[in-house]
Amino acid sequence: MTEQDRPRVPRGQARDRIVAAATELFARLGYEATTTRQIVEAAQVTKGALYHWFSSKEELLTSIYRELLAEQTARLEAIAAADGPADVRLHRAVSDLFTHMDEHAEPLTVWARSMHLVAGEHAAAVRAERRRYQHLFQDLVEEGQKTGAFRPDVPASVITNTFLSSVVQIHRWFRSQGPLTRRELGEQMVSLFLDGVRVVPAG
Amino acid sequence: MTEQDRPRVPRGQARDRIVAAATELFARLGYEATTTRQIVEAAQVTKGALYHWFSSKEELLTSIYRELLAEQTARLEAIAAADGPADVRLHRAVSDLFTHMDEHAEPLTVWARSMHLVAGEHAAAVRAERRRYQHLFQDLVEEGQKTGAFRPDVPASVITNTFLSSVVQIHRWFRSQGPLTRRELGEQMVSLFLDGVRVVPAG
DNA sequence: GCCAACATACCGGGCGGTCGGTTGGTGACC
DNA sequence: GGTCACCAACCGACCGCCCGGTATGTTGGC
Repeated sequence: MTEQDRPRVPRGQARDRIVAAATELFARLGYEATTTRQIVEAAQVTKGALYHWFSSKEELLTSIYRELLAEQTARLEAIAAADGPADVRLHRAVSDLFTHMDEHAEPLTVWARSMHLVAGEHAAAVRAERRRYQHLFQDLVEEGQKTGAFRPDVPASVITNTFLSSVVQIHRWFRSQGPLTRRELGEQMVSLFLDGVRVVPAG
Repeated sequence: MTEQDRPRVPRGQARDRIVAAATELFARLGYEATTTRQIVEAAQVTKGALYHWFSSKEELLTSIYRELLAEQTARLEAIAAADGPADVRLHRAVSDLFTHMDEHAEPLTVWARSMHLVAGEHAAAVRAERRRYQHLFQDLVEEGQKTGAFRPDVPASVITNTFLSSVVQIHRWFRSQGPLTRRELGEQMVSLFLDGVRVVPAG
């Protein structure tokens, strides 16, 4: 009827709004429990816009992963390629990871909760990127083992997986309203990771 | 036609078969991606049996959790209440946890993947039990901190959550066909947890 | 005027859940 | 020790809803 029957979203914003809304909903409700209708409603667009930019709901999920992973991998790559001893670079990488998490808590939650649902052709690409990230991290650990900074009796893969697992799960218990900031928590977890909880190491 | 048109499942086995089939399917495909039809087909019963024993698909999921949690909590309770220094009991508790995981890898996978989907009235009960388990563990850590066995500069809640997170995530990367047994992995993770990865602790 | 960039109405399928019916073990009773 | 009523335990056809996805129309900037 009138020119502002409803406040329309300006052209060119639809894709970003869809990704933002989907990220928030996936993080809060989980991928499977979120419907495409909820997404377009939250983004204040229509299904036409969603399926104009994404070929399926799964591709929308995948694109959230890839964006996050690409950024994380690039950061880790830069730090790993820098100069200095391996343990220092590892410490720097972990600190940076927590900084990054501070800014991208939601997509990380999506990742942690729904990663295993990506299947088919999408899965291969995502898993490849994920392995690339994991290997960058693991290489740093191995380098630290070779130079004598880290203990050699536990495989680097076990060390890497153990640490990254505890990081990925932070969203399940950490509340930003709590006494700690995510950055402070990061420092404590790095310290735990490096030195453990025991005061006097067993001789 | 004949008396064995199809091999019927004997009476009284239906509930167990449903739980077993649901556990396997939930662990492999995820809760949301598993349909009630797949469950009853795998269990070789019908939907009548499923909804005779469970009021909903969600209650079936919840019952898997509660069974697992109840057993784990009972084990931890027994170990925590025993004699001996806190750090020894903690070590014992963790070793026992890995032994238990060895026997119940599937329901633990279900737990790790689909815990966040439990909502409504079911959620309260499950979360309460989960908190009870967590507190038992955390109390051991705090006791160790008071007796001087564990470092006091990191909150016991952070220590507990960090460690339990890495344990819960094991199913994502550990393959029982690999070089390590789950028991051996457990020992390595306990060692990492206690002493960290650094060879020479910072002065 | 033409093609992205959307909007809107619509669809087939499969999902969780239901409901009236059947079966078989169990115990009370003679 | 036969039989018979009874009620869990279980069967299976069925339902309505809502989901992901589509087909066609509309708009606006270059």
